[in-house]
Formats: sequence, C-alpha cells, structure tokens
Amino acid sequence: MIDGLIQRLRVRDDVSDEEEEALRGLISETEEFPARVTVLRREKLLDRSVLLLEGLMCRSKDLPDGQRQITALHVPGDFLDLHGFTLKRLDHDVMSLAPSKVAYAPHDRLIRLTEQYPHLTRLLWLTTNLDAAMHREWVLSLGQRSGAQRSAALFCEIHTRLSVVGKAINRRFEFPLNQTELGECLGLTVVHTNRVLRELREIGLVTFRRGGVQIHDLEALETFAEFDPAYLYLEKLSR
Amino acid sequence: MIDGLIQRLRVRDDVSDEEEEALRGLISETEEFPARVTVLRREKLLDRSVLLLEGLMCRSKDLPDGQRQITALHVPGDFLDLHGFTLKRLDHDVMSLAPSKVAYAPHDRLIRLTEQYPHLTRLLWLTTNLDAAMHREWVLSLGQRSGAQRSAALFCEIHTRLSVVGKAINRRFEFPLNQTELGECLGLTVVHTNRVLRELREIGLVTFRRGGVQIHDLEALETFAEFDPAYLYLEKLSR
DNA sequence: CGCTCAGTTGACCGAATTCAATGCCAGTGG
DNA sequence: CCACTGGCATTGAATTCGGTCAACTGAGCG
Repeated sequence: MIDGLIQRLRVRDDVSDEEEEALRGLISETEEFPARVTVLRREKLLDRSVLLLEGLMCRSKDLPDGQRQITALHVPGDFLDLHGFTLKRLDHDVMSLAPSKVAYAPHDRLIRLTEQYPHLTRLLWLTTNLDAAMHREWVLSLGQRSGAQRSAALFCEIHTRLSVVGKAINRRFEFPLNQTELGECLGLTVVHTNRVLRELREIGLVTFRRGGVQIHDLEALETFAEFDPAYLYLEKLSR
Repeated sequence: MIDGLIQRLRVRDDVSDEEEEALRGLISETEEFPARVTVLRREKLLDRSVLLLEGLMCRSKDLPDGQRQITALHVPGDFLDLHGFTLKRLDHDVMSLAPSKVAYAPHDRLIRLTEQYPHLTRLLWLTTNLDAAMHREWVLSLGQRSGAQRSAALFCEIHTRLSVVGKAINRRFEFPLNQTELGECLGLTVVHTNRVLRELREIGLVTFRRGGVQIHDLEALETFAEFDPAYLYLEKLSR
C-alpha cells in the first residue's frame, strides 16, 4: 500500500525489512478524495502527516490580491506535508488535482519512529530535503528560464519522478491539470501558457492535452529545457 | 559561539541545557572566509555540514547558458547545507557575500546526535524545513509578484530574519550585495534592479545602498510587498 | 592620471499580460 | 432531438513590464 514511498526510498538508500515494517506501522487509516478539493488548509494545527498513495496533488500559496502560485506537485509515494511534522502548521494549502487516495501518519507514531529508528528518521528527513531541492529548481526556473523552457523543464521533472514509481510508460504519463493550473505552476497566465504549449507542440517536443502528456523527443526536450536530473538525487548512497 | 543557532531554535521550541551542550559538541572547528568566494561546490560528496556564525552567504544554481539564480540567502545562525547531511551532495554552490565565519559539524557527530537526541534531531530537521518554506515564498515571489514587490518582500524577509538574531536595529541592517547579486536573487537584470530600487527609494519605502538597507516605513513596505511573516514560523510550539 | 568596477540612465525591443472575442465540447433539461 | 449552459481552450490586438544595448558618471586606487 505504501509501496510508492518504499520504492522512492530504496532508490536512494537501503531499507531493511524491519524498517519497512516500521514504515507500514506509521499508517493509521486511508481516505479518498475527488479531484479539485482542498485537502489541507494553511494555518491549521496538524497532528498527522499525509502520504499520497494514488492520484496527483499540489501545494499552493496565494497573495492577498488573489494571485495564486502552485509551489509543488506531488505524485504517488510523496508525503504531502511531512514538513508539517516539525513545523506543526502549513504555510500553504494542499489541493487534489485528480481523484486521489491518501494514508495518514499520526505525529505521535512519527515521534516514536524518530526515537527508535534513527536511520529511517534520516531517510524521512531526506524526503523533505528532496522537496526543498525541487523548490530550488523551481526558483531557478521561474527566475531564469523562459516560459517555454519552464514548461519543458516541468514536463521533464514530472516524467522522471513518475518513472521512479512506474507511472510513466513510453514517454507518456497522466497529467490531469488544466491550462490555468499549469500556468499557476509556471508563473504564467492561461493565455500565455496556451501559446507556450502550442510552441512546444509545433516544434515536435511534447504534446500536453488535458489529461496527459506525450513526450515526442525526450532528448530534445531535455536539451531545450536545460534539464539536469541531478537535483532529484536518484543515486543510492548510505545516508 | 553557536548562539545564533540556539537563539533561532529557542524562538521555535524549548532547548534544554543538555541539548544545548549536545549542539555545542557538534562543532569540530571554525574557519573564516573573505567576501565573494565559493565555500561549497555542487556535486562534491560531503562528510560535514556548515553553520554560518558571522557574515552573509548565498546558495546559487546556474543554467548551462550561464544564467545564475540565487536560491537562498543565509544569515548568522543558519546552517548552509544541513540538507547535505541526508542528501550527501549539493545541487547548488554556496558563496560568501561578506567576510564570514563558519563552524563545521561532521556528519558522524550528527549521526550520533540523531541516535541520542530525537527531539533535537526534530529541531534540526525543522531548520531544513524552514529553508524549504523560504524557498516556497521565493517561488511565490518569482511567479506572482512584480519586480518592485519582489524586492520589497526580500527586504522584509531579511529584516525579519536578522531581527531574530539581533542584527537589525532601527529598521537598518547590513546587506553587502551589489545590484547584480540582488538581481540574481530577484530574477531581474542589473538594469531593471536599479530601476526598481530607485522606485522603492522615491516612494519613500526603503533605501538600498551597497553595504546596507534602511527601511523608511516598515508598515508601508510590508503592505506594498504583501509580506506575511507566517512562513518564517516565529512562534514557539512543542515539536 | 588612467584604470576598473559599480551604479545610473536613455532608447529600443521583445516576452508576457490584459482585454476581448470565439470555438469547442459535455452535460442537461425541455 | 435540440437548445442552452458552463468550463476550457484558442486566437487577435493593444499594452506593459522587464530585457538588451550602449553610453556615461563617479569613486577608489595604483
């Protein structure tokens, strides 16, 4: 059930059978959500963290004048708010972008885990640091890449992350955002997002259609985006 | 010596005397750097983490075509690469912006700490999650705020963070970036950075001069920037 | 004095936004 | 079956924000 998480961790380090059991013991219950509902609201005090099992979710922040920015996308196997375990409240909302299934990890169980499994604690800590690494890449993207490059880089990132959990096949993956939401990831208006998508389609790199993404030429897309997956830390090291 | 760090932690949670001792025991040695040198280079494998004691540093990423983005600024009391404790290598460079002093925390000592002090481990984990929260605010800024707002928001953030460690007095603080570097934080060119700074100065909000920042009207600046310090987590909670 | 480096300004250009209209379904109720 | 609706996607035209190029200033310094 939490295989996605274990898969993601085993890409980066060894996880013993005992540790795997401890991880399974974290989960208290599961819940399902339809697409486009707010799953976690900022400021509320937290006593559990949420692991995404199936579907797609995002975190978003907004400004008083109503502008919204999506700060992260989450695929199955990702914790949505493990940072909330230490922060105790969120600085952003979490919303489902597709029908999704989650599992809850109560904070008291996480505290016990930090007391009994230091190595596993470091691995969970690692996953929040991966989130931060992705944030930094988005900062780079928003600060320095053009709209089209930004879009291409995002498709490369999601393609790589979904591949790790076996959900990208033949350079195709489910990606049920609409163009407004994609624009909120990229810091672009819908109108310009639409133009950028047309450009990427017309030069034969990638086609985005509501529901999914088909990459036509992965190598060319990565070159165009100046994409380097180093920030996703896909290598196995003792942590 | 590591008082800045302890000050920052005690804003967010209680730190016992024993834990304070354990933190002091982390440090093996210190080192000083002049301004504008690369302190850590991306990709190198790490066996220690670096705590900033005095000065100012930044993390930066760049694209193959030479464009550079500063992804974070660090003030005294910040770890520069505690995320490197679990990631084992960095995805960015770390550079000094002012003459600085650092202390080293070898990873084997950090591992021992995670085995003996779970609560303190959670507090150190917290600090990396604070970094991620700041990254998210920068994503919001770069995606949705105008150049001038972005600049104002950055000044608000640094003012608040320096206040915590007693380094902002009377709405004035040292900030020895040049306009090129400030532009690399904001995703703007030097030329436009210059114009934005003039605008902020002329409407009486804030004056940036190489070396320091003087805020003229803090409340107006925060309103202009749509700044809300919630993402800095300045409240004390049991973690 | 001439050099360099940072800051500043103007003229022009291009990327992205804004505003507005149109097209395209899928669903739904008559 | 068709008319009507609402949500997205798409396109055009005008505008603006920020970038590019280039020149100039001023301070510090050997």
